[in-house]
Amino acid sequence: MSKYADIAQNIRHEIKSGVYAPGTSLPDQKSMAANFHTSRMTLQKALDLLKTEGYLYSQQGAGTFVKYNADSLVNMDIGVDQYVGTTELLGPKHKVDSRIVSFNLRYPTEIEQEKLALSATQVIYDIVRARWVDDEPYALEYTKMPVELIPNIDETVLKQSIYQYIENTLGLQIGSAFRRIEARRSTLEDIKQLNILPEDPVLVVTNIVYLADGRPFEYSKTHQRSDKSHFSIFVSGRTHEPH
Amino acid sequence: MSKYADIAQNIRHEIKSGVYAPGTSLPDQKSMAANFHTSRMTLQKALDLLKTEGYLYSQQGAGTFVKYNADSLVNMDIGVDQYVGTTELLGPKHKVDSRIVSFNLRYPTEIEQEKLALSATQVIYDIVRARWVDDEPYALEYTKMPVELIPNIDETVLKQSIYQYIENTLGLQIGSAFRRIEARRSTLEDIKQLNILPEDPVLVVTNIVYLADGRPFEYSKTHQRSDKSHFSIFVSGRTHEPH
DNA sequence: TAGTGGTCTAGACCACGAT
DNA sequence: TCGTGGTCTAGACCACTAA
Repeated sequence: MSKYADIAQNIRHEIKSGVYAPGTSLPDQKSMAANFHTSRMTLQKALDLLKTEGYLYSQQGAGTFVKYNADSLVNMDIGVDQYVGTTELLGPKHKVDSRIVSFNLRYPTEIEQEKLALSATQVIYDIVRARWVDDEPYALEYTKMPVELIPNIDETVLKQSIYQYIENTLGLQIGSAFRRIEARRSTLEDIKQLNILPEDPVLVVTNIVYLADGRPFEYSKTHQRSDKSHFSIFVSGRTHEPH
Repeated sequence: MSKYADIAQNIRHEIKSGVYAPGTSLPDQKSMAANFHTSRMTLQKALDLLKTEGYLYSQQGAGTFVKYNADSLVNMDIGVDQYVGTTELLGPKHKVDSRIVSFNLRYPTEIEQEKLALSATQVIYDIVRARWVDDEPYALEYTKMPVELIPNIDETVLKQSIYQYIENTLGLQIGSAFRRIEARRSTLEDIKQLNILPEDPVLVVTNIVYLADGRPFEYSKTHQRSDKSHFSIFVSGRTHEPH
């Protein structure tokens, strides 16, 4: 743990435990740095962290303040790690399993070539899985991945988590993700697999997921039951007051 | 413009114009700092910016690399400023107007008290507006705001942008926002106001928007036509390889 | 072992807000 | 004018990767 992360942890704790109440200002950087036995530069890096996390904001010339909604952040289950697969998102409290609807190898369509940065003859997996949570259908996943980048996928892997296979077995690092979320009427396949009524809509999430070095490895569409799923995001604004 | 932002701008341009191709590594920090006539610390701050923006990633001991998807970032219209109101999001190319469906003052319900951090007797605005874009209905907005924080709202303001009124007239700074996105069957009011069919779903977006100091000032639900709207987000992963 | 990025320091100067 | 936070510097040391 680096020193500034340590200091940030400390201040975070002080905010949560009420030492610094929302809306009040922190001591000035110079004396805080002295308290933590560090330079002002290091302290500032710690404060920067807390600003991007949404706990603090500062105003040049006036001071550094605790945001009024700092304590409500504690109750939010959102992080940068939102890209993790369904398995990890739901946690160990629930029983999650995947039923493979179909699993094929084929050449990519033009759209798939574009999204996955492939040529016309680089083979992809075309996977359709129904995700069940606590013995109820939850989502229908249409996943496309390049074979070259993610080799040796078989039914055993599909029944577990593909993400864990990529990180642990292949040793690749998952990076950022691009997502598009929309509401759609359910298709016949949705009605059948998700056990819903024709008038129930689905939440369609289109994902393009990249490795840490930026190579795309997954292009997927997930049809989620609208009564069982939603998306939450926290959009953090500017950390400084604009001048 | 601070020096490190300047340098970042420079590097960003070099990536976009192909000087540094995706997947290749940048020169080492020491020589880059020399090229830009600056210290390594300042250069590092510039690189940090580009990392959080998703252009670069670095690996301790190995180098700093351009992400493979760096160039596709150029085509994405997503920024931190996603919280801005509908008016600003659509830009000046489109004709946007609001039709006031109802406008009342009342005491908040328990949920509204919680979301807006109010007591039971602090009056709120209860505003229902239909948003039209290019003479077609686009969304139905149910907005609640505390009168105390955002005073003097009248029909003139409602016809324009509430956000512009808050930032320009009241001089308050808008900060972060919390959003929940889900798919729902359309209500009778949706069908009437949005001119859709009963089987068309709507995308329901629940917003809690905070000022820069963290005080919540808006709790709203927006019912958007599913054929005209979607949500895009870019989830950036770790900027360093984990050790 | 050489070279890379990550962290930390002590001090300087600037921009801004409050007074 | 004073005190605040923001930026910048030059140099030190550490952690890690690759050879």
